[in-house]
Amino acid sequence: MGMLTVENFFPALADPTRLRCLLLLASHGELCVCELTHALDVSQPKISRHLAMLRETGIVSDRREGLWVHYRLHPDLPAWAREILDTANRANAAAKPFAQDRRRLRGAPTRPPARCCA
Amino acid sequence: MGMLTVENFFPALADPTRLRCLLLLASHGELCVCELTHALDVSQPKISRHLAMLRETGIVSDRREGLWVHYRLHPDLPAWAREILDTANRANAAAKPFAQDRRRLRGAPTRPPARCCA
DNA sequence: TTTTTATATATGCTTGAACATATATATGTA
DNA sequence: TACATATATATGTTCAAGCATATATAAAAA
Repeated sequence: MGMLTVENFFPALADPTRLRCLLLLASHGELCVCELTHALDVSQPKISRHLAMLRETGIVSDRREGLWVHYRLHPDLPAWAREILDTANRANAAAKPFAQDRRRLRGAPTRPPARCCA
Repeated sequence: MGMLTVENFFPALADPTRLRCLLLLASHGELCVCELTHALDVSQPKISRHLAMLRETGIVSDRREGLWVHYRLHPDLPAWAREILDTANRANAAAKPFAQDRRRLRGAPTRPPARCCA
């Protein structure tokens, strides 16, 4: 996969499910699929499919830990992409779906044992 | 039209033609349809279509001056949206289609007589 | 003045492709 | 086995492109 450009990046943000995942990942560092599924309250295949797209675009990276797969923003994500996600987070943290997502994430039941390096 | 949210904004940036238009408008202030058509080297209906979408989303506003219609970023565009466009511009100013667009814009033949209040 | 003619932009309409979703199933790990 | 996640297939819907045409303004001709 080549370098990430705005022409690959913005289409990835155009889907509501992907955007909600990314804003959570931008503010929470690392989350597993089950947490995202619970936070967004959507089906597991739906989450998994969108995460696969984000992985193939180079926006997120995954890490397996036993049964769980943890996703985070890709460590090599360009600074401008991170800035855009942070700007979006600041702008819409209180808005309709995103505040709910964070609240549901807080109460996610299936979170694996806390890791030191979140 | 209601308030602009990230869920309306990012889909508007997902199309290459719209993104190229917006990045030019963000850096040049105001441009007419014929200038955008020439700068991007695409058909006039295609440009007009996408500008209409951007207008209906509240991202740009238009101003008629004789035969020409001038577009610019909407004066009430939220600060975060402007930041994102500026970030995208800084990140990709030198990249493939955008640098060409600015170069072609410089040589646009049909620009109406210079206005004082661009 | 009215009547053309040209120019700039917008908009129906149709086609085809891309995309998101749901269901079912597969993979991988314990 | 049971659990977490991934993927295949099918389906429905959105969306962009192209073409033709419509609107709007201006200039030219009568």
